[in-house]
Amino acid sequence: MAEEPNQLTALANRLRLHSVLSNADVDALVRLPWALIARSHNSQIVREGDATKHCMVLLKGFAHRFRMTINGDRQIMAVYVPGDPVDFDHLYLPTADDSLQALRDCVLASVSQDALRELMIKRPMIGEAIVRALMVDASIFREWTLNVGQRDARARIAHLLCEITIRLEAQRFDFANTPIPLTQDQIADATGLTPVHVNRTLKALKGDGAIERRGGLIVAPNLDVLREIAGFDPRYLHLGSSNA
Amino acid sequence: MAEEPNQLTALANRLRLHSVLSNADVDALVRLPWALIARSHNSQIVREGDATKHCMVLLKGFAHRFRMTINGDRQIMAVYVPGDPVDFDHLYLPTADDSLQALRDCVLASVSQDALRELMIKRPMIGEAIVRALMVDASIFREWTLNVGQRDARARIAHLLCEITIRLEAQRFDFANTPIPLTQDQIADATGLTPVHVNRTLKALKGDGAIERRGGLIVAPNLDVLREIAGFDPRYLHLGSSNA
DNA sequence: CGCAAGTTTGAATGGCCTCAATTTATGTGG
DNA sequence: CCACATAAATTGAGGCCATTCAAACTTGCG
Repeated sequence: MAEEPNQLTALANRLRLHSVLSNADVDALVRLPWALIARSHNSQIVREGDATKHCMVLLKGFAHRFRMTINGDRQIMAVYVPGDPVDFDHLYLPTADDSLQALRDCVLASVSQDALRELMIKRPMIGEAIVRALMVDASIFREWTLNVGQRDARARIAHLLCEITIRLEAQRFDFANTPIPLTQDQIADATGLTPVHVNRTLKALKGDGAIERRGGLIVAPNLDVLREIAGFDPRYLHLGSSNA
Repeated sequence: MAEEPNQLTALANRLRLHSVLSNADVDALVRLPWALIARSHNSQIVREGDATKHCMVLLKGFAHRFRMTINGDRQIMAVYVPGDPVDFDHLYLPTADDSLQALRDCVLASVSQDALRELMIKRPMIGEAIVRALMVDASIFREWTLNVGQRDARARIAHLLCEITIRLEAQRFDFANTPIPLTQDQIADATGLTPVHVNRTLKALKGDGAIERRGGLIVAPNLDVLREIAGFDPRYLHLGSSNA
């Protein structure tokens, strides 16, 4: 690999968090035709109801997935970090049931579904790795339901921050210095709380030494405190072993 | 089909809610070796942490999927009705991250994962149908997060009842006369409310004519009222068209 | 008939929300 | 580099939805 590292390497590494891929598989994956897409802060990536012909991999920046009630209340369903496939479920559901939006300026790789499906057939291990990644996502969705349904504001916010930090760490980000890419409004919409209460709870968490503020952003350098407050059990992330 | 209808026909019909399967596909599917499993009211079907070698299809009765916090609070993640594949995600995640329990006396068909994987390779349309069903499940998980996070108790309970009723209807149950298979405690754990408040909210819903009580059980014969209260938008169920 | 499970009701408390206003970043153009 | 506009964060006061605690009632069943 003396040449310029391919952008899709990020996806390969992400898949390898949960699956074993041969070097040949990875080579085939990164040779897929892809297009770079830039999206600025807050712009839409996918809109609910869209018929999608492409799948996106987040390369830089952060994005989130959300859905709204008839009353206009927004629930954030997922926060994506670089390397994450953000809408590969559209391989199976041609109509988007959620919207995707950039949390920060983003760069994404867009891959045609046809090319992807062809590769998944030709290289079944890649197909399985992609579906496995989607199953891990589903486990995370369920944990969010538990989080919002059963934990109080303190533990709920701590759990969210904990998850994001651990996922960043898993993808080799320096979590102690990577700020959480969420505003307090967004934390509110991800946890089912109001921004006002999020603000007060964050203040309390800072008082406990669970988080710090650097230039208006939240960082979580001492994960252990946060873990304790959240009652965090990482099993749902399935990070322990490949093929689980 | 003059012979005794195979039990796995229920699974085939369920898959056909979202996917197009040829008769040859269905024939191959129902010829899978399977074993009948009976589980009585409240007994465990799968325990979190289990390494699973089989997948289950619910044939009769009702079951639910749940997870617990460290404090022992339970969140119900899904309610399953006859025909539903209840743990096919274990095809991709060898360790169960949730527990499954019978809501009522249940009959399930157990299929070995090896046999299932073999069939999915031999008949790709079946493989795709199974993964598509899992993706619809994931969409439902996300809707539950929205439900618990954004709706008040009234709409939240109405939404839960609405979903179960519509899913029963989709699988040709007589929803107007099929009682909701949940106790008030279970509704509480599915919605993130307390049993006491569920009881009071149900009383209010009955007052609105949204639900009725027959022999201690809840039935929802007039779905429209429930839909209105829930702000129910069925798109997330992907029932409109096959292959979506 | 008596236990067990589930339902129902009351009273009091509290966690989180609502409304409203102020302060602090962030960014832009002159 | 400052003035201004905009987005985000912060703080206060009051109120309500849902909770907690406790007890009584109903129903199904061995």
